[in-house]
Amino acid sequence: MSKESFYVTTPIYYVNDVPHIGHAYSTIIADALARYKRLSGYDVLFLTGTDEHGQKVEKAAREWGRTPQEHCDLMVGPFKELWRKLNISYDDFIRTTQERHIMVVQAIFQNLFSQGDIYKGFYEGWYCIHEETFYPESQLVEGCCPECGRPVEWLKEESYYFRSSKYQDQLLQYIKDNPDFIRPDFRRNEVVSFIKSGVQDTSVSRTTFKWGIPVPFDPDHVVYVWFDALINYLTGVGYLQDEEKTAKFWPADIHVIGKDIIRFHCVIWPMMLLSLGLPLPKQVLAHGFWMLGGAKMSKSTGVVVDPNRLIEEFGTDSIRYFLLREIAVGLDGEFTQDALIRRLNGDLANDLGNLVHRTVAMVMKYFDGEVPEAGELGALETVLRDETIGLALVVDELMNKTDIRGALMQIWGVIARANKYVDEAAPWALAREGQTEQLRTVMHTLLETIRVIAILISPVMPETAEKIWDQLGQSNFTSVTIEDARKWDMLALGTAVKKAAPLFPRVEIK
RNA sequence: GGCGGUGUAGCUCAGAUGGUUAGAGCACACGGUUCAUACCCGUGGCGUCGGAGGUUCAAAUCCUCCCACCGCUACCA
Repeated sequence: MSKESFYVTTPIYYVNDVPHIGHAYSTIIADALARYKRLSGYDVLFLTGTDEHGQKVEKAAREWGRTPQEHCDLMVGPFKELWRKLNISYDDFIRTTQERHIMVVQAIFQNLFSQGDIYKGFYEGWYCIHEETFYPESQLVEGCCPECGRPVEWLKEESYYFRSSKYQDQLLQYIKDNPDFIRPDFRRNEVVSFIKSGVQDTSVSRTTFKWGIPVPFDPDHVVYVWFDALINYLTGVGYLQDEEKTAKFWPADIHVIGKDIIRFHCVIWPMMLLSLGLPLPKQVLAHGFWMLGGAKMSKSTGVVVDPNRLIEEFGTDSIRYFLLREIAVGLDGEFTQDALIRRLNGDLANDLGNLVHRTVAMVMKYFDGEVPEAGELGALETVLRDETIGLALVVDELMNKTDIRGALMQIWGVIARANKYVDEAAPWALAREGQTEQLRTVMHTLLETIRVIAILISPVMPETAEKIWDQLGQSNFTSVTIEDARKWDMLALGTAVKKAAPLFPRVEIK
């Protein structure tokens, strides 16, 4: 009996970059989805990694006086370190310089060549000798190299081509038959109109530099980085290495990507898979960018937000929550510290943090911290209970549509209800009047509600969820499942809740 | 240029198939409460629904034109 599987990926990040909030965003989305599916009982494979080939890496390594491999080994560190700080639960971390990957890329290249989908031709374009790079016409600055300003010349280079043109119709059909393949849907329309305008064959090898995977039958060529990089998704499921694993996890359920690489994931990659006779991924989820003062974040413009600094200042879960709650996946968002602090103070400190804190404080005060048994539920309790145990279903529907933001909004709806319930039930009045039975019921209802909330926020805020679990005096959070969020009266009675520091300290706005 | 999209309260946005006084959150003001992280609960103001025409008993919602902004329009990761 094998459990249902779920395979989610992030882009593999180019090692020439230092990780910024954009990288973190893709990875956090994938992590939340992966965690949610694990909670739901799926066998999950969550893959991330680094893209390490290409001319830019070769050049940077040379400038640092390192070999390209040494350079990559160094540059991969900050990514792994950031993922550790962000609590990213990846199952595998792939590097395109790993032997397992090189083997797969070469085999695939050979394969497609043998079947005639890769052929030798010529790549023509504007070439800058100094930068050793081809530039598309659109990038030239007054007919000169956009990097160094020197004149460019028209050059013809031998290159292998992938016969992508052959798969246009098949791909269009697939997109038509699978409306969820490209999300959000306005991206799907863009891709469709792009394909309809005609897809040319794609150059998939280079001869102007060396740092890449050698074309197996023609050592003058290295495999073009995108062809190389996309294949990581197959290497990661053990393609050509582990048949069972491949069968279990391929096709991928979701490739999480940024909107800048839609073309590669929604056109070239599926065409490569069609050529290989493999099923296509079920979904490519393209998210938007975080902007700073209206400008796109990028290393070259120096417009970046360093996630490490943010984590130190505001905490991992706050950042995770903000990124996933503030904007709907697919749209761009403005990253400002003010907005972050508003979410932190409002949603996290005032609503969630305070709910937990005030509840635990009352249990301490009225019952010496012991989780009380409920008496008969009144109308108020019944309403809150029903809404709470119905929440998991609503959340499930939204999470399956990858609407993480919507799910969070629903959860916060119940948090608001619970805070209101405290006011309505007025436990302090019950305590004053000595209505102990009633008071037990109220506190029990609140604790149960918080228990469910802890479970449901755990994919987005794993650390906070565990802290709450601990404060509720419960143990074994790792064995909790989504089913537990649909049941009531699951708290071990008589265990001791623990008063702790507020989950989210308010941040003063300066 | 071509194709597509957006323009609704100070801010971020909801508002199938046209139909009672256009909504939410945040922010703001006032009131209540005291268990709690000066928190929570309640109440309130504010909008020529980008502009102009049109269809209709009735339009934010349909049509036409205009204005503004955005995305895509092939090889940089």
